[in-house]
Amino acid sequence: MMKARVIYWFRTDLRLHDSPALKAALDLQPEVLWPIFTWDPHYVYHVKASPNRWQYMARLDCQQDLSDSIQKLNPKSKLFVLREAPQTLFPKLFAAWNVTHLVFERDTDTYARERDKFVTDAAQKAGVKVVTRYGRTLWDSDEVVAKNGGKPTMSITQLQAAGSKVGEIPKPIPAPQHLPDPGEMPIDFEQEVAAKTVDLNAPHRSKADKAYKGIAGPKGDFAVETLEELGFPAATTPHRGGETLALKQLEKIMADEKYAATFRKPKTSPAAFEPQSTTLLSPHMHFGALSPRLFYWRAREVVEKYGKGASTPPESLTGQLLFRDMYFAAQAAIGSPYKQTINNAYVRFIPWHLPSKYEDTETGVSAISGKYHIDSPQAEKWFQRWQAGMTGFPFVDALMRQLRVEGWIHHLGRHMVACFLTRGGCYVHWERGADVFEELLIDHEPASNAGNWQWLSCTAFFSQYFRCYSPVAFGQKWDKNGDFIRRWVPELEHLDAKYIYEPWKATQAALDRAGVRVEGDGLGDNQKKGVYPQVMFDFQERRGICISAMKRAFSIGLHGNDEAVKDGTWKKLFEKAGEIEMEGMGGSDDDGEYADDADSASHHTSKGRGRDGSKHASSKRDAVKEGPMDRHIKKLKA
DNA sequence: AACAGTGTTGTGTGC
DNA sequence: CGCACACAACACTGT
Repeated sequence: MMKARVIYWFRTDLRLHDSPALKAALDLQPEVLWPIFTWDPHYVYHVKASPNRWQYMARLDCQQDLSDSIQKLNPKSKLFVLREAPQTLFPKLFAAWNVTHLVFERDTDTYARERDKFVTDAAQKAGVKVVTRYGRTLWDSDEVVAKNGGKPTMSITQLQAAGSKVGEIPKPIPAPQHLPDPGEMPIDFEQEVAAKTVDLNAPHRSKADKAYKGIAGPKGDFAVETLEELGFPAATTPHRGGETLALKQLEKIMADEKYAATFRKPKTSPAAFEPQSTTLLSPHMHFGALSPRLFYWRAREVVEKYGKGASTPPESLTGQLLFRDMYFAAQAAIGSPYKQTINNAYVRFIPWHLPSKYEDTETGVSAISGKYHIDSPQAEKWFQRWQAGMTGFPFVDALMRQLRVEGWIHHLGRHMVACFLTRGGCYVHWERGADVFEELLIDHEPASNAGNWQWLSCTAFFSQYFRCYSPVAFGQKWDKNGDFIRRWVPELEHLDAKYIYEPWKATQAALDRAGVRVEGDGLGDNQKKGVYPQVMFDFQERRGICISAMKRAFSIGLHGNDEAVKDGTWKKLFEKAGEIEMEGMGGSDDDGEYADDADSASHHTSKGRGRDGSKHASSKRDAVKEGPMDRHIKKLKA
């Protein structure tokens, strides 16, 4: 029998430790093994991501570290980066390299599943055997769903019950000691360059994108690409990636046995910044530099050794991993509607401001990334100020500025700003917030992001909307002196602790002493040195309005898949009930119509950045088909 | 079947 | 400072 000639395809498992798929590849006892990474246009152009996140995926971090680790095991090998979409590349590669097996770790999101099915079909046609394993979550999400009666896991108890039926969480697999040589790598075929008609990342690029310059890269050596090649400026985050760093960080956490064994998430401070109060391991798990199972079993070891007094799920470290599995399994069961309201039976319908635009796709009506209706100029302004960190609420602004610069904020900080944008302040759609987090978070994980936004907005997973975070009191609970605010909102650095969470109450003398003026809205030309924006609304008043609006929406009880939501007749139900705070009710300067806002909406993430994305955005806009929601919007106009 | 208990992570007041 | 409680009151779980 012919010896195995194996491509190992690294994707979101950028590691050597605890990789079930890599073990499966080596179990084939290959004659040659090519460790490769394909540069997928879907992630380069269609998924919006700040340079902070690109840095994690690019040269200096996960891929480069993995490549170095491979080279240590076999100097002839490394991570070979091929610059072409896997769908078009693999059929050519299978023939050119005389491949017998393709091995990879399965991924769960909708795009990845479609892509992998396409590649698997192509492999079968070419007579290449496909071997896959799964190691992205504690348990296989599809098995969890099956044990949960085919339904999404909507609570941590459901996840725990279903998980225990699946069986024991697999123990980590040691990293390989040796890797086979790679085979010859002739590239005697044409490169299919990706169309760049939709480049959601264009606004970030300071130079032309050269990511696709030849399949083997500009030097022809399959080197890991660089931020420069992608045209991105240097990232601003201090957080770095790669398996070596991830394992070091894991061991640092576990070396402090008391911290690891008694960890209680709700007791950790969102205002701690030197050092942060949580583990910072989430980005490593997102890129697969750290296996969640390895993390889980290390945490279990420490807890068992610690004995009495250790914390337990869901508050403990292992509990955090269980929540991650809960969101993954919910996503696995619900499929593509998981990330949106429309067509999602498990998400409550609330008529928030700034609702998404929709398009018809093969899988049904779906939200268009980053596109939304400006039903209320007031809400749009609040949203712009929220994402710019210019709300006039210092704790909210500190968090949003930390998010923009570092790509990471504490979990409870995310709660604060998410509650504030949605049910506890602005009454803006959670999908707007999820879009911003998707772009800015270095640890952005689609399942966790959508799930947590649903949780905080009380549309799924959680429902106690009367528990509302105060932008003043919540921060004070952790940080009386406001050191966190002083770090991220330097305008207020010298303000008395008495006023630091609510500068609108400060006396003129206190403001003068601090050398700060409080005026304007902080947007555009209003950004001035030594000036902090005026507070954008009375929080207590907004809190009351939001809670009563939530109460009404809950009593009406619609969900994303209800006909009244799809055909627009929900509006009558809310009007009949006398609801005022809702989509289409735009405040004082609203003309009662939906603006044609495609251009303004497409720029919603750029604060003081170039506005060069419009030509890309417009082609996307032109491609958008009319969906049911657009029809209902037109009905409203008439 | 009706109901009590619980749910990782709220706030404000009063002792 | 820590704690209990009211606030107003949802969804799921188990009996």
